[in-house]
Amino acid sequence: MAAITSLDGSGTALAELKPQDAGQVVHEQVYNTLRDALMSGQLAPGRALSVRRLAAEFDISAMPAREAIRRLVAVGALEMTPTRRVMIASMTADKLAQIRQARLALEPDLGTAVLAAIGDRPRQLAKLARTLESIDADLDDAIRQGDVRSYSLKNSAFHFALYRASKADVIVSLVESLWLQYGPHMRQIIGRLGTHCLADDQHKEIVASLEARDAAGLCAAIAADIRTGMNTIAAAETDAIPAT
Amino acid sequence: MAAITSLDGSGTALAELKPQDAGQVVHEQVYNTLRDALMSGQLAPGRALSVRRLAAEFDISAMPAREAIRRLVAVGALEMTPTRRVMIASMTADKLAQIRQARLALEPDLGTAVLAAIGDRPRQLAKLARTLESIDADLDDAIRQGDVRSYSLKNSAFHFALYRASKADVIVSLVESLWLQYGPHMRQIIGRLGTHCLADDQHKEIVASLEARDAAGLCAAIAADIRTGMNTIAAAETDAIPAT
DNA sequence: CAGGTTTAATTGTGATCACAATTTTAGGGG
DNA sequence: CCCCTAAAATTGTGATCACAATTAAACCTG
Repeated sequence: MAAITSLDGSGTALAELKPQDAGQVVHEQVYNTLRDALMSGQLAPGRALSVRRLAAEFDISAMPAREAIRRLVAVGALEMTPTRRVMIASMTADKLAQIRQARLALEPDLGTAVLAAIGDRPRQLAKLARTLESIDADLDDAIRQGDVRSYSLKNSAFHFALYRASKADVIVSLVESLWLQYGPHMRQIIGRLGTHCLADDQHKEIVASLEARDAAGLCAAIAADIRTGMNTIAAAETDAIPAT
Repeated sequence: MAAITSLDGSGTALAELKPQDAGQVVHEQVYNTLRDALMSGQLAPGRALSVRRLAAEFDISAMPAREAIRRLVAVGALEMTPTRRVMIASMTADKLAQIRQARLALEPDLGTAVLAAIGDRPRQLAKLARTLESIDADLDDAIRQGDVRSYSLKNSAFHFALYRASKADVIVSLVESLWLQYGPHMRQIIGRLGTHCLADDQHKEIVASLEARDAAGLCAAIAADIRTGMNTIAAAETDAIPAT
């Protein structure tokens, strides 16, 4: 299966997007590829997607493209116009406020769930902490180099590596839906403000609280990370965005 | 389009399920019909769904059935086995705890959002209160008559009439996903315990707090309603359920 | 009558086609 | 140069078919 080449407005890159095809059917590969692209902001808000164009991009038939699009619409990652045209959802201040509220309601508690799921297993906790530190190091590199795409990928990787350790799949799925909804918009904002505006995250505090088994501290650190990040995004005016 | 006739184990009723076909395409009608059936517990956990059987039930081709099923899987209402067979998700204690936690994290705040959305419009508030009272009256009737299906329908109608008044679509969608996930299980529990076990809901307090514009009281009432309802469901042992 | 093996039916997935509707592009008139 | 109309291209939806894999049934053997 090929990859996305010209779905983004700039026509640049994105071709190196390679799905992990292990035992997955075609429509799942398409879904995962698009999900990652949305999560990392590779697709700009307002951009239209069509079944046939997507199928041509991936060099597949229309069926798998249809199923992938349908799934992404169902989780709110893509928007459907009244005339059933599908596009990357554009952001509104109200929607962003809802996403912020829902994230604050769900994600901090996942920290508590992680500590509960790990329980009294120092090895497992240490391994998770090292994984997070490794991702965070890459993330800092991305910030230094101004690599917006790498930043987005590593930031979501950091949070979901933590969240998935909670084994709370139902809640993690809800959170993933939220991230997919604001991913494209976040990318646009960072693209304008630069990655340095997001340099002061709370990831170090998150890892420290995790290692100390400090549930309250972990919740607070996650909440603070959400607040600083979402505030940065919300503060940026939502104007002057070329619709392409 | 026909309706579901034999998807439930008993082979009874369910035929009167009539979708509101206004300007909707076929796969949307199928989706809405299945969604309502799941929300009201017409489909038992563990029951298998197949594209062709569903298509035959509705007297349509496989395509709309596929799309509806795909959508429901995406929102967690249906479960996909490793071999890609689709079935009504069965409940576990852990999943129920997650749903309870997520509901408590999201739904009470919607009460605050409703009051904020209505603002200073007494007419609109009074109209909503009357709508809720009307639904709640039907709900009490259903409880008295032991009509489990009507109870489920009216209970969800009550909550979502309230929630949708908040205009917080993003969050309401998350909540809908949660309800769809425990709907079938709730129905089973009530079917065994009887509707009277759910007679002490907090709906009267919800309406009263709404009319008094008491945001804190509204949040508390919603949270209490969730707690009592979910506790009743969680308290019932999850055993001795005929798989078919 | 029980257990395992083979056969038959069912199923998910992907491909392709037709059709009506929408969108985009041309074209023409002011 | 702009706006409105008409033609062409694109699009979502639904239907149908083929194929491999899984599931259910039948069967036989002991």
